[in-house]
Amino acid sequence: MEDSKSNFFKDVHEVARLIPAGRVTSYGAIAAYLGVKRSARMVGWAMNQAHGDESIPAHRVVNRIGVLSGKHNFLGGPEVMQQRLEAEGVRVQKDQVQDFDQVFWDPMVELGVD
DNA sequence: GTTCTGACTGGGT
DNA sequence: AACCCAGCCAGAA
Repeated sequence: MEDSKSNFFKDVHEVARLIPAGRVTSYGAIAAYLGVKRSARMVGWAMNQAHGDESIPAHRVVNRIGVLSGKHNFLGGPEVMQQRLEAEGVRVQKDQVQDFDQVFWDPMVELGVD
């Protein structure tokens, strides 16, 4: 009755932290897991609020085609996102995650759809 | 207060 | 295959 909205952002941050190193997920996947599949944009906005919080691996969140859509939003520069991904073993080329299907981490599956 | 944009996505043209 | 449009919601001008 009060923080139903803030709860959404909090859930996004929580799921983001659950992303294992060397894996990536999409905004839509997180949104769908939270039951707000249409609000994928809000997931991105939630990450924007997460700026400065190193507990939230925002660099592991990309769009549905594996493109580092939010790299420009990172502190320090857009290359930081790719650098971090490569440091975890994720191959990135031209702002796109290589073998996206392999490194894709779906909360619906990994955490359980139930 | 209205309008536009945006770290998205799916569907239509 | 490329481009356009509608839906979602929050913040900035």
